[in-house]
Amino acid sequence: MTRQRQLIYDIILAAPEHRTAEEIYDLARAEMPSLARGTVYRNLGLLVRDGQIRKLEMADAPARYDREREAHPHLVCQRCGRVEDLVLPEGLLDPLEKGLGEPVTGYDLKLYHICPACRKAAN
Amino acid sequence: MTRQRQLIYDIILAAPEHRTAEEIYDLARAEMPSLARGTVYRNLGLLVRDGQIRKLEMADAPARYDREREAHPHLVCQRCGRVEDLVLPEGLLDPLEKGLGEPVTGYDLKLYHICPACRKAAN
DNA sequence: CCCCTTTTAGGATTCATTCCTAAACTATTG
DNA sequence: CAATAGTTTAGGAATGAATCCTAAAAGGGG
Repeated sequence: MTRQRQLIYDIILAAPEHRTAEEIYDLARAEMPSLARGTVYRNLGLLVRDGQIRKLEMADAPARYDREREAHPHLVCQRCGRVEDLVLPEGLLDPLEKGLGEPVTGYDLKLYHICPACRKAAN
Repeated sequence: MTRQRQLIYDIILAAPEHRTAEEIYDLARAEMPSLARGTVYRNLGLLVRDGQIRKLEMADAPARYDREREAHPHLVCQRCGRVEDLVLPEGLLDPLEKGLGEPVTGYDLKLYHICPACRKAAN
């Protein structure tokens, strides 16, 4: 685990925010100005591959990263893009998997809404 | 509705495949060789905006387009990227929305698996 | 320390998608 | 029809997230 990787990982663990690679890059550079953008992307990829963090693909926006290791749904604001974690009621997706008759290796569930802040700003 | 837009729309309606913009572009050009790539993207965007088709954001791959107007889950092969429509058991997501206590404007649910063809090819 | 492997910085490159502009259509109206 | 005003297109340039490349630096095990 290099200093660069540790730094990137620490930034993700430090807060529940679901940050983009660019945001992580900026935060990391405050500590280590020589850090290269490519290093951030590569290490994020490795952390994802090793199951230490999760990558969230966003619609028409850069991917975000989640410190939570377990699969879980997300609530996404359609206006500002903010992402919150949700708790999946136990076994919610079982009926779907059962109906399929074949194993599912993972899932991605996003619910869209307008967050309170944006709803207020729109009025 | 211009000829270009109609052609793009017809291609999407013609088959249940979930095609990428590039695939649609290639198919459309077989009929109208002068068609520009930008025209495909712009019209896909308009069709999505008007609710005639849906856009599926894929992980680490170009977006795909779905002729089905109603929100529904998808089954995605992790290896080859093939996408199938699924039928969502009535009210499956209600508990989640109820738990939230605020309106949800839409959802995106993808289940990942290895499709039979890829599973066979791997052996 | 020394050798070998891995990782990095920095920048070039890729690729999906969007943007730009002049030309080609489409309507509408007189 | 013909003039005019508003859209849409073709074609290519531009953008932006993410990946790739290469020589130099850093690990790390003995």
